[in-house]
Amino acid sequence: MEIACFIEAADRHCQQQGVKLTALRRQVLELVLSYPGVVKAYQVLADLQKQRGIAAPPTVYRALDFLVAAGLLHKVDALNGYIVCHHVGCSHEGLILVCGDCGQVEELDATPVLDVLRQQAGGAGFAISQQNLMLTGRCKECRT
Amino acid sequence: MEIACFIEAADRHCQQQGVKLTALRRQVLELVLSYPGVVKAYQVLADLQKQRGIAAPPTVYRALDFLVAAGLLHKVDALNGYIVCHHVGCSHEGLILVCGDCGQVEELDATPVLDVLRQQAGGAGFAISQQNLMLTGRCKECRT
DNA sequence: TTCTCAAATGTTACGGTATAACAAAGTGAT
DNA sequence: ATCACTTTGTTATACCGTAACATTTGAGAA
Repeated sequence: MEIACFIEAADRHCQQQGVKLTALRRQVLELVLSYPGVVKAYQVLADLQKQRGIAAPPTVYRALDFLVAAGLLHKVDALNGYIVCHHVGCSHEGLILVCGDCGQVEELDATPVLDVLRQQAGGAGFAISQQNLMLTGRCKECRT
Repeated sequence: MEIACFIEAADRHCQQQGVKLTALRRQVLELVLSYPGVVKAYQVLADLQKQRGIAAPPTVYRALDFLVAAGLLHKVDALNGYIVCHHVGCSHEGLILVCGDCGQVEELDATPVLDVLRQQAGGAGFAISQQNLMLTGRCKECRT
């Protein structure tokens, strides 16, 4: 059970940061983890409703926001979705590749390329903040 | 009047591509141009309604989609907004810097960095599609 | 010209995404 | 126990985007 392992790591991660991974937040995290790729807020909401009877949008959005802020999830703006961060505790700027066909996600280290970007942007007087790079394309399987 | 000049260039660009910059599309483009930075679809819709009395969402979304497809606008997913492309006719993958404070946008050439990204992603079997890079940070003025 | 077809636009209605605002319940410190 | 604070519940609503079908427009063929 890989999920349990991730949750444990997430727990430690939150403790280190001095924030609380409450029961609700843990539950939402588990739901996101149960999907192989990108998940939408309202899917999570539906799952949550199955598990606890009722739940409203703010409940799930707040939990998702927390998890993103804690670095446990990433938001995929282009798809209005969320994915699990596979580099919790690591360097922590991700290069996130989303397959437009199957929705699968791959996450690489973005530090080298962000260094280059920071330099290029700096030339224009622009200071890039900490963030992930999100790119779409086609994965190995879908490319065949 | 810089707008007129841009519209002219856009016109030529569309003719070259064999697509039509109709009156409506031109009007929408002008409205987007009238803003300094990111514009939202419903802002454009409101402006359009002021100018021609009535207009419904599909009208403006279709025009915006066309303009994005034609390479005259970029969509800023993170903000649900649109910006003018300042590199019409150029290489044409943009590195778009959005200032989180003032909303101003700067657009650089993304080809060099995307080359690097394509190589890195290729190592993971991932084929990145044509697209823009969108980064947030703080611009020169807001940094002082 | 007139017809025809395809592209563009108009119109209605709806579904998906997200947040404001306030109430209630939990948590921890003194 | 009570106070301050964080988290969660609840209601309502605002914002974003598109499906589906009707109508108009324009370019080319008969």
